[in-house]
Amino acid sequence: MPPSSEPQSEKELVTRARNLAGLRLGELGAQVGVEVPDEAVRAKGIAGQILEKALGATAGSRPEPDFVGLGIELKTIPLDAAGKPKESTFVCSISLSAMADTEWEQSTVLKKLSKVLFVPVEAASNTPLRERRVGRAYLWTPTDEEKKLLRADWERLAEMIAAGDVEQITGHLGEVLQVRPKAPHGKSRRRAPDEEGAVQWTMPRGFYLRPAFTGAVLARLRASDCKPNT
Amino acid sequence: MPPSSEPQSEKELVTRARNLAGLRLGELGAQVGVEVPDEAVRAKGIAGQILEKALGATAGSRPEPDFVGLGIELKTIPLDAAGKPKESTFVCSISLSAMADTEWEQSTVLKKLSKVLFVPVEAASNTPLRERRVGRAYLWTPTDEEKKLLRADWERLAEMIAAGDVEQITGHLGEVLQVRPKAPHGKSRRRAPDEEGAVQWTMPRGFYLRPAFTGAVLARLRASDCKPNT
DNA sequence: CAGGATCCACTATTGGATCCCG
DNA sequence: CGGGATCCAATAGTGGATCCTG
Repeated sequence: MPPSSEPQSEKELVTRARNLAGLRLGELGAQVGVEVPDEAVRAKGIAGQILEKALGATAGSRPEPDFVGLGIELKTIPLDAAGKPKESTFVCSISLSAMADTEWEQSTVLKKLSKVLFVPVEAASNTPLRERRVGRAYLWTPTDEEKKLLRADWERLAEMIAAGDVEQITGHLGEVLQVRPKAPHGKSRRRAPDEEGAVQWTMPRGFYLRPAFTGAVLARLRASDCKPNT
Repeated sequence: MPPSSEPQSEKELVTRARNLAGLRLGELGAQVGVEVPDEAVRAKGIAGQILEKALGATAGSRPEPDFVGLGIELKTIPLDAAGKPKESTFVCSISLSAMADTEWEQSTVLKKLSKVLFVPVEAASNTPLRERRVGRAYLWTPTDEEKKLLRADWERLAEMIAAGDVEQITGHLGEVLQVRPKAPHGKSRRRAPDEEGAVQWTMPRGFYLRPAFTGAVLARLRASDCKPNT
C-alpha cells in the first residue's frame, strides 16, 4: 500500500481511519514506507506522521488543516494502559506578537479544533513502539460547552500575552487549554512584545489541550457509539 | 484560663470556638495546661486534645459525641498553606463483626457526622507546632447531597465487610468515605468474620473522610459567611 | 483499647524541556 | 522553523503505617 491519496469526503476519511483500527505501528509504518525505530525517545511524533501518510493527509508542515479539502485536522492521542490520554495534545504554535490583534473567532486554536479526527494509539511505555496498536478513530466537533471552556481559557491567555505578561504564563493556567514551551531546547528565543510594547526575547510557546479534556472528549465520543441516534 | 466547662447551647459553643480564632497552639495549650512538644511526630492528635479542653468537651475517650449534651462532635482539620485540608479526617473505628447487622440509619458514621464542629488549624509542616494558628470554626450538618454520598460509600463498604471481604478493601474505595488501617502498628490484629462466617484475624480499621470532601464542606461553609440569609 | 489524629514512602500527575522530519 | 508530538524530573496526592493520652 503506497501512501494514500486524499480522501474525498468525511465519510471516506472516517471509514479509512476505522479500517486501521487494530493494526500495529510496525505494520502500518512498513506499508507507508516509514521505518519505526526501537527507541521511543528518537521517534517522538512518528505515530502522527505514519497516520498522516496512511490516511492521505496533504498539508505537510504547512499551517493548514491536514486534510485541506475537508478542513479536518488529524491528531493521534497516546493512551495509557487504562485507555486514558497519557500526554497533552499540541494544538498550534503561538505568534506572540499577533495575539494582541486577534479575536477568538479568528484564532488558530479555533480553526484547528473546529473539526478534528482523533486517532487513539496505544502508548503504554512497556509496549515497544512497533507493537503499539491503532485504536478506533472519531471525528470531533466541539460542543457548545466545550467551545465555551476553550474560549474562556484562550481569552485569558491571549490577554496576558497581548499585555506583555508572557513570562508570567505557566502551564498551570487554563482549565482545558494551556500554554507551554514549544521549542527544540530550553535556550530557544523569539521576539515578543513586553509590557510597554517594546521587544523582549522569550521562549517559543504553543497551545496544548490537557489530557483530562481530551479524555473527556473521547469518553463522550465512545459513548455515542452506544446511542447511534444521538 | 482553666479547662472550660461544657457549653450549654450550640450558640455558646460556636461563639467560644470562634473566639479562639487566631490563637496559636502554644498559647492555647498553656492556657489549658497542655505542653506542646517541638517534634510533630510525637504530638499527633495534640491539637484535637487542646481544643477539647479549651471548649469544654466532656466525652473523654468514650464512644460518645464530644459535647454529650449537645450531640456535637469536635473535629480539628489540618490546613496546608493554601487553606486546603492536608489530611483525611478519622471518623470512627470499625467493629468488623457488627457491620453485618447494622443499617446506615443506625451506623456510628452517621451518628458521628450528624452534627460536627470543624475547627481548622494551620498545619504547614515548616510552621512549628506551637506557632500554628486556630482558624474560624463552623458547625456542620450534612446536606442531603452530602448524606447521599456518605451513605452510598458506607453501604458499599459495609457490604464488603459483612461478606467477609475485608481483606479486599483498600483506601481507594469510596468517593468521600474510605476505610483505612486504624492501629498502633502494622502487626495489630483483631477478629473478623471471613467469607464463610468463621473467624479470621485482620488489622483494625476505621472510617475516614477524604480531604477533598472536607475541603468542599469547608468551602461551602465559608461561602455561607457571605450570604447570611441562606 | 478507643479516641485524638499525623507521618511519609510511594504512586500519579504534570508542565518545562526536548526530539525528529521536511 | 513549523508541524508531528513524547520525555522525565519534580511536585502533588494518597493510603498504609504509626504515635500519644487517658
